[in-house]
Amino acid sequence: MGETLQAPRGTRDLLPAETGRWARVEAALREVFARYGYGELRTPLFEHTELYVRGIGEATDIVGKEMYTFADRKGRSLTLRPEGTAGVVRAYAQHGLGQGEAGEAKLFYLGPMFRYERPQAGRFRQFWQAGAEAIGYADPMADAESVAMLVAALRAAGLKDLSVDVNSVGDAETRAAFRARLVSFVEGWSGPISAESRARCAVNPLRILDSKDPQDAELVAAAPKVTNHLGTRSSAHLASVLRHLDRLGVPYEVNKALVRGLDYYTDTVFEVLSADLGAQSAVAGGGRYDSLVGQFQAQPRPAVGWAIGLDRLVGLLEQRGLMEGSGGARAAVCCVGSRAFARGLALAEELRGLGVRTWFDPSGRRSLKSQFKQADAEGCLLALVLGDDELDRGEATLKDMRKGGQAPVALAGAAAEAARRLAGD
RNA sequence: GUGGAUGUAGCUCAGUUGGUUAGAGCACUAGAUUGUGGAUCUAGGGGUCGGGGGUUCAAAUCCCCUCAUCCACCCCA
Repeated sequence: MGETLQAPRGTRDLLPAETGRWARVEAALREVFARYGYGELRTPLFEHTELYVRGIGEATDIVGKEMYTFADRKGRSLTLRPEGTAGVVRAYAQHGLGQGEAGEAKLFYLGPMFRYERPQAGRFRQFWQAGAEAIGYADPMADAESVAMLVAALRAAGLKDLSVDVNSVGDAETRAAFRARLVSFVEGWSGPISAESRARCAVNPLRILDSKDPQDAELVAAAPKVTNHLGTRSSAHLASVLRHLDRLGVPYEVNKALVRGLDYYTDTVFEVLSADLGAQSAVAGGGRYDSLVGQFQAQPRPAVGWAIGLDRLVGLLEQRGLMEGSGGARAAVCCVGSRAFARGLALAEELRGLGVRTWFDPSGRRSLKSQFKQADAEGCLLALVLGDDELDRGEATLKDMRKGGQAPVALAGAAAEAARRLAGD
């Protein structure tokens, strides 16, 4: 404490007790991505600032006040990635990843993102996301498949009860028209309105719709909803997505108040929420973004994707007791005396060579009693005991940590015998 | 960026209106059991009381500043 250095604000160390759980969640997600035919893309942790300004939108909070932006030694403006989609789209365009006429590609990523926000429950400055992007797919089936994969991924990770909130924010034209309609409605509004919402009216009016300020409750209730003003194409698209979701048995609810904070979304948007997460209730979110790819290459491509907040997902699983602890060592080598410790080190190594998770105390200082205590805490099923007596007879004592019995075994074959016994269980 | 709460041992926390060597439980080490764990008992190690400044004969305790954590606003995964 005191003078000892701490991790920077909003960052955290994931300790050995938790990393095992994270690894299992990540493995489950990777398995689902593979099942749906998505390939992993690893993009840089930082990109040219311009990528995010153009891609996410200048008016968004992320770009406006949450980015870690810095100049490198040559004065270029770089930014730690605040989200994954923009980088994926950039890499897609740069490497011509699209297949065939439609430029199809299914890509996933998993890694840390960075946003300069005030830390809070479920909110960190460095946080982890796993995301999937299907580029080159315009059909509503792609939206449905993407949502189905999200549900499969969350279930594979261990989340049991979940439902997806779905909505449509319309295509570019509907959005522009609706934006104008909403702005004029708000300008003509004579009831109560929060200062924030008044300010948002000029920069990002859609966000007024999901204001949580009680002052805005009346306004939000009375305001027009995008969903009710969709163009023919957009409403047909939404209806088709919902039909496919019904057929797939994906649990969802239409939420007309759902509006996402990134500018690039068009038509379908969706979120998975959990009341158990406190104020930061979104576990995952995503949607369609048909006009983003065209900003980075001549050929525009439709796309759908989402991202899961891993910190929140893991937190939820831990909270609900849905995660098992990771397995510790299975065998221990316990020694008495310096000669025995030296031989024990080699014996432990031999066991590890046979693939056995082995606990050994290389300090050589602890009492036998303490060594057994540790071995027990590690969950060892058996222990090999070495002392001067055993060494002189060319033996080791093989002890069953569960039943308590023990018997001598030839030192030369002790590791193999222990491995055989463990495999037999 | 705004508001509220909180910082005492590795962890969870006591510490009465300021009073002398700052405590408990868990964990750790050792002993009881001269080489045998998961129970018990005993002993021990471990703290510049987040940091800095101030008030006072005296500060973990009161005041100011600062850093950090938690919660909410905001934002989003």
